[in-house]
Amino acid sequence: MHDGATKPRVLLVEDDRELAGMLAELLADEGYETDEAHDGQRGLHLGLTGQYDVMIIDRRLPVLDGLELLARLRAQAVTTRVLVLSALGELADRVGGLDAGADDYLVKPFEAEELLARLRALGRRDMEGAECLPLGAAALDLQRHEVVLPRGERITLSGREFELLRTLAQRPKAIHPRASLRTNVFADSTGESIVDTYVYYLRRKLGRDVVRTVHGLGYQLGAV
Amino acid sequence: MHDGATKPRVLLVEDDRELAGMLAELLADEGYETDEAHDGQRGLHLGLTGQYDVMIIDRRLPVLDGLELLARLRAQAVTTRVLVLSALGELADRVGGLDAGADDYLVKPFEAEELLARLRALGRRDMEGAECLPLGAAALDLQRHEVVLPRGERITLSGREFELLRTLAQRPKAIHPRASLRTNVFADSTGESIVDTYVYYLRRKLGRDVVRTVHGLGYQLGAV
DNA sequence: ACTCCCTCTGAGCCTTTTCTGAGATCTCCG
DNA sequence: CGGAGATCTCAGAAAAGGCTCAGAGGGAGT
Repeated sequence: MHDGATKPRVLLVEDDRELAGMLAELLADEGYETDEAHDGQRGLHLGLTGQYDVMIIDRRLPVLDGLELLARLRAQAVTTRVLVLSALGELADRVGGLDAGADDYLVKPFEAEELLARLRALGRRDMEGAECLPLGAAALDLQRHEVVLPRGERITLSGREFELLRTLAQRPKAIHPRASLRTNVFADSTGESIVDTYVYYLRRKLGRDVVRTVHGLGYQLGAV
Repeated sequence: MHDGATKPRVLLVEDDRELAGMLAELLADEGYETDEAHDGQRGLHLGLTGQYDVMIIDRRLPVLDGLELLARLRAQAVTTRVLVLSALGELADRVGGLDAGADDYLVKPFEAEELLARLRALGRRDMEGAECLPLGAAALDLQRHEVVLPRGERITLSGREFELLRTLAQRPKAIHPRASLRTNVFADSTGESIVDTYVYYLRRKLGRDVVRTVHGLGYQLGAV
């Protein structure tokens, strides 16, 4: 499922191809990766075989009705969160949809912004603790103070090491003068070479290339 | 939290006492056990100290606004699902509420049936797998407060030990700061090292690897 | 009342991190 | 090439953070 490194994946099951296309485009713009299905049977197949962070299912579907699709997914122990879209907005319809296993129910016509907000609310649970800064091929896990190498190996950093590396990674192309690093990361500690020392620690843990020295000017983020 | 043997617990934060009373009655009829708060401050206190399966929070509250209350709860790592009630039904209000950390947003006036259906949808998530939480190769039996080792051997935990381990196991990938564990598990007891002590007890019973220390940040679930 | 277990506190010890400074090494430029 | 200044490397002291444990207090069951 969603692990922070890749885009969150959405399964969109909607028979109105025009609407489906618009939604797919909207979702793509928001950074989701979307798989489309235009009937219930296809939706069931993708839902059972693919890995998704959240599903959007239209209630009215050819071949296999939306609620029937939902019921079959749940019967197969698919616990992915599902948002049901429907033109049927009566109370009984909403209650029926939710009790069929939907996590949210949105009535057409709806505003794009609300759909996105509700998707965020559904997806938040899986995303939490997944924020990362890119670090060349690797990544810096901001929650755990760890560097995640391409193969998945993790190297933990101490507090100061992390602060220094994050500062560099926040503006990867900038050259950071010692003086500003000393001020921002080390609260102007009295020693002159505190920055050098921590650059040395980072290089010892992560390889010589994590930090590039720009002679006379300062340091710059390198590649792991 | 909800463990199947007792009623699901709801925190209701609503300043309109008449509405609050009606809702509490409705919830009681549906088999929920309800705590009421009539202002945000009281809601915050109950939300931080009590154990709830779901919270219903009115958006307009005296002393502490509903969204502010929600933000503070989330800041203290309270992940309980929250349904926000509001007379404000504009698109921007709905989006704002959801992005503030609500799991659902219901506009007043609403039908009781829909509120109940949405509560069921939120509550369903905690019930699922309510018998055991995975713990690496082992499992935590929520009914019996026991850890079940791969071979079937069982180790009984005391109340606090169980609460601590369950809190860690509920979000296995997250890092739990001492402060939030102290608040959520030990009701802010005065001693500084209460969390350390119980981590020590767990490690003594279950092996050093049950809980991983992340220096300077907190603890994380390990593997048994 | 007695026992047993659970809960909590706090003190002492151990580990990791942070910081300093001194010598070795490198880079730039005349 | 050679010197000045910049940078690197590293050991060890100080501080912060974490671990272990003994014992006091309290509640439940006998």
